[in-house]
Amino acid sequence: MAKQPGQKVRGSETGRPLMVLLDQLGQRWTLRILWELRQGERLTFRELQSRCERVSPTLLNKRLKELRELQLIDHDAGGYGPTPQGRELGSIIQELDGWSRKWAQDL
Amino acid sequence: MAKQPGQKVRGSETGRPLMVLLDQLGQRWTLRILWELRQGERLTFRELQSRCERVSPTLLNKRLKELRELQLIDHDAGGYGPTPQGRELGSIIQELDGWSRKWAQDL
DNA sequence: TCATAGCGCTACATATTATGTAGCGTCAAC
DNA sequence: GTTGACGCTACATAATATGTAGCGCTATGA
Repeated sequence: MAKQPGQKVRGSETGRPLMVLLDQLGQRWTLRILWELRQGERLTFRELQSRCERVSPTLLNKRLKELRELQLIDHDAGGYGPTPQGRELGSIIQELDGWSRKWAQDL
Repeated sequence: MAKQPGQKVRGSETGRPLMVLLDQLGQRWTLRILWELRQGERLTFRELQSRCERVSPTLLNKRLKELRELQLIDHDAGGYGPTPQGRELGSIIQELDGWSRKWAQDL
């Protein structure tokens, strides 16, 4: 379902990992899901649904499947949580929080 | 046209800057445009079009307008380029490149 | 002067994605 | 054996993105 590094995506024929990543992050809710799971806390499907206001279960499930295929999150009895790689990516996303506060002040 | 910090977006009633940012970055081509402009190089509309394979001019223009409203890019006779804030954001996006290479190796 | 070429962009029909709501099958507790 | 919460699916509708044609402008050059 999800495009893997090496495969063609929107805007790139080469499958360059960055382009595959940007393609995935540019789809609705992907960034938000990674944000909610960034700390390693495990959340159930319904917990994720309520943290992401107005996400439809259809799409949430689609994104969760994609992120699992990309090995950024995993799923067990405790719910969904990040893989080690997902946590690293989460820490980059974390930087956006600090940046966005400064940005909002300057606007 | 673009949602500003303080305004409601998908998934957040509060207007928290991070949520506004994630909403914008989660729309097609936003991340890619910021990536192409990250170094400060100025690109014309048509140069951007050819770097972003298959982006439609309709949507490219929409995104460029939004990014200008958010003061992440600007436009002059030399073309489009990042604002100082846009460059800072670009440097965070830059980190994704290194991360994505490691990720692709491990997959 | 008046074609030619490149520019930023718009129009619009079509295709792809996302939303909202209802509810199914499973399991565990009461 | 009903109740409630779980993970999820179905499906109609709405919002977004794509692809292609081409417009109005400016600069160059014949």
